[in-house]
Amino acid sequence: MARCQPARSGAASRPQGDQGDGAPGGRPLDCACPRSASGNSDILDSHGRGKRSAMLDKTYRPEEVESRIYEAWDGSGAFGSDPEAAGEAYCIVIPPPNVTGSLHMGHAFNNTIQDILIRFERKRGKNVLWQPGTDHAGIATQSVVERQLAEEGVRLARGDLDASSDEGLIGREDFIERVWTWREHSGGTILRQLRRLGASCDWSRERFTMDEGLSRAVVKVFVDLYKQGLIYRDKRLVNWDPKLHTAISDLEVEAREVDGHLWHIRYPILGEEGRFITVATTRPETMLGDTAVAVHPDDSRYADLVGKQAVLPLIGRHIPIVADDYADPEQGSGAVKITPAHDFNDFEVGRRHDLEMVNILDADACINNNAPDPYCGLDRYEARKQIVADLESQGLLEKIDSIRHTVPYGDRSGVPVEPWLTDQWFADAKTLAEKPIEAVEQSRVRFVPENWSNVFFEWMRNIQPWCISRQLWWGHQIPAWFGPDHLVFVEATEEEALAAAEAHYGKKTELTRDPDVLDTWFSSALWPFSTLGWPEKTPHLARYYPTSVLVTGFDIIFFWVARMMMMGENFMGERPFHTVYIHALVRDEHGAKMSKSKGNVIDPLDLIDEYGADALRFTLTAQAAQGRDIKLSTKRVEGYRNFTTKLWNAARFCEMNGATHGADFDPAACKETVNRWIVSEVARLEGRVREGIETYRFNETAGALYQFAWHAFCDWYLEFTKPILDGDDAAVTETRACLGWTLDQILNLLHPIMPFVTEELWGRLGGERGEALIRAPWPTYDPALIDADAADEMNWIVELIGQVRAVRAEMNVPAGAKIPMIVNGADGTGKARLATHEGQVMRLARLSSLALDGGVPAGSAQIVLGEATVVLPLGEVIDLDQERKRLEGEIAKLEKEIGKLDQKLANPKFLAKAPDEVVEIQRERKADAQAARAKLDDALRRFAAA
RNA sequence: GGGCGCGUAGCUCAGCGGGAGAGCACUACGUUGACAUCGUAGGGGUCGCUGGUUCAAUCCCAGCCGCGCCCA
Repeated sequence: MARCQPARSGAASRPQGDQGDGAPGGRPLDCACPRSASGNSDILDSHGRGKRSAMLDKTYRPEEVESRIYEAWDGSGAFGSDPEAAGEAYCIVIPPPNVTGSLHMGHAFNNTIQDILIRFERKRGKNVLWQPGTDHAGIATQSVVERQLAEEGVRLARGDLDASSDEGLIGREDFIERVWTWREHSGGTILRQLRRLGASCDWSRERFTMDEGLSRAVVKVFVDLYKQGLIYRDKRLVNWDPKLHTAISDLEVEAREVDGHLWHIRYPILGEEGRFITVATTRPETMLGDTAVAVHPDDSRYADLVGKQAVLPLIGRHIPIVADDYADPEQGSGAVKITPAHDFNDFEVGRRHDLEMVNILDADACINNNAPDPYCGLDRYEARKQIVADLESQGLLEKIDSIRHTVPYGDRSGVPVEPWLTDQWFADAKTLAEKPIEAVEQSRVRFVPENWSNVFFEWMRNIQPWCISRQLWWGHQIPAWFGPDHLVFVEATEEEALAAAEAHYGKKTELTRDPDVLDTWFSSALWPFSTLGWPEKTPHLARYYPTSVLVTGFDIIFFWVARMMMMGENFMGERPFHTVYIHALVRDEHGAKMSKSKGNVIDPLDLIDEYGADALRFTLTAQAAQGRDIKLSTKRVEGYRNFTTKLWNAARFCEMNGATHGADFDPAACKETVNRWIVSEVARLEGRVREGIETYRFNETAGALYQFAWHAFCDWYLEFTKPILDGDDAAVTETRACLGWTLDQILNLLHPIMPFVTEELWGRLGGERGEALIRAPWPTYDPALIDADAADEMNWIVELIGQVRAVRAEMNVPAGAKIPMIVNGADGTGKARLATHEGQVMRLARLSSLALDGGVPAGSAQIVLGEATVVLPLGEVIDLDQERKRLEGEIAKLEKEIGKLDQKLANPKFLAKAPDEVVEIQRERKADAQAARAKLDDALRRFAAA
């Protein structure tokens, strides 16, 4: 007896329920926080500098860090879930990859997004579960193992073959045994590869669709749906894959455009010598199964033929000529041959006219013995040639047109599929779709981006019965048993089926189990609750269902998302998730789909080896804009690798200056403007990062972090701290603490995207803190920390330094040369700012001196900055002509702007209709521009006078 | 045929009713005690085309052209 639930244990199938949980809770992540020998203050000199030149290396080497950190996380239970713990539940079920699969760029992207969400929510204090696992991929897995067996010269004893009679054959039970063995050794590679990416799944809960528990869920759903009348057995045309020898669903059929022919064939009219009706077909071989010719009821050409009979060439069968709307008078001759057993449209015509169905193909798509001898046994394409030749020789072939048309191919086998009449199991998708449609209409399930709901509706509202049986051995065998009269008994177990049979027949009756298995997607459809333990009432199920977000690509909205919604709504009485985030495809740098045949596949593991997992993750995240595919280039990955190095070196600077993790730092108590400014910027950053993740605009999150870490923090703040840290006043202590604090904030905010480098730095610079970054609470900031005055002040300083640098470059002042600077006309605020930040300005603008109100020496370049004029006496160095041109250029630019603003402000309609603040902004701009131009005019005059 | 989306700097892409942005590439300069996987400065765009709405359009609307994907 074949079994439905392989009674496996150990590696092959995990125990169900909650005993598989890791040890959630609070073991500190000791191995990720190696006590840096240099982390203590006793080896810092009086300036707070480390005595050792470098405690961190000059570059970050991911290969030395990633696996160690990952094991530490996993080992400390950081990935574990605990339904008993506090916090709002947040759950993502992984889209289960095929057990045969290996990690490709699409997986890398998909799982990076999920990991970002999970790490973010975990840090935010939610009670998180990321549920991992694989699906058994019926056809793909069976093919893999079949191929292996073929190499050993072993074939499956399917169809008429009997395993007991031939040594080269293997029976069902032995085969399934082989598949499990294969899975234990080679299956699930992809889950191991996900670890390299940093995926923080709760691995203790790994599930497989063929697990005992999940199989129990499958049986229960099948039996229940059968008893509700939502699953039924029917003889219908299905898509038959003649290579794989199984029915497949509509979704597994791929329409390909191919070059073909349209053969015009004359069918003689019975009893009217010399009269013909011409039909056109792309598949002449199917004429062997023709049982009618159809014409349009309004087609006057054929009106008199309706009701008469045609004589089917080569066969001699008399077939009726019927009137049916399906015949399109505009197409070909307007008459079509009808083959109800081999064409979906003809099937419907056949039903309407009660036509005979003649099946002329066997399971291999060879002509069967319903056809006359010369064709019997021929392959469908051989038969086509023969039939065309025979028609030609009989003068019945009118003409052949070359056309391009679509042909259905099996997406797994790559061969054309045949509509074939068989008994199969179907699910009533139309009924099952009702609640999911409603759920999306009422926004109980939300697609992001929203427009995917249209795709969902379109498909769900036009859905066809779902063929769920597959003629395979690997999968969930259908729990249906047949009596001697072919009556079916659908029960959870054989015992129950036998009991039902006994009740029905009035005596013990032998039953035969249906050999077919279920479509893999049938079990995947249960994934959001079967993995949580259903049909058992487990704590995980109670705590984490419905799950939160589903992250997936658009290509499986139909296959999987829609079907999970059907099963979730119908069995749990609730949506399986509230949000479906649909992400784009990862393409090569030219926008082509990655494919083995094109040779443009980029292996994410290669990128991780070369640049580190963080760089890959950041690249994918930075490009994860909604609604646009990712074009991936290694250049881009390299750029973000550089970003990790930059961050690493910033941390190195902090370390060298003793600016690491000060537990008692209060950002609200900062006195120094630079510090208040960076604290403001951190608070602003957190808002942008959080909002980006919350609204699934991951690219914005990545952009905000990149901009802050590299530009605000490294380019400016770090540079600003240098003169302070060189000093020995009270500002040093505050600045050192603030610097360390800011780095900590970056590590926290960046952690979801770049978990490895941030965790490593957190540990290396962490001093006494015992908590791993993965668990450290997401930082929140008092909005009062945002200090607009500090921002104004620092922006002014940045502007001043930038302007001086630009003029230096333009005047070709050697980069190393220090020059004097005089600031004329600064107001009280400006003077105060210059006094406060003198060290910073001197250093970053490379000045030899900074004086106030010192006139304009000959040979000076001049810069207008607000009310002040900055004078750079360059003496001999200056190119007078160039400086004059520069000033004139500046003035011209301002003239143009003033002109534009004048025009706007002179327009009464603008003044009347535009919002006041907009008008005000234009006025201010004009005033600023005019003031600046006046100063530049002065400068130019002085210059001319000099 | 129906639907969805995309045309913005050399490339890859953000932005989206009130002064055109980023990364990479490019040019010039640079041994600045965190970082050359770096720094500083710079060049580069009638925001696909044509109309319309509006005080104001890269952004909204319509049409067109080009490209992609899904469904039939």
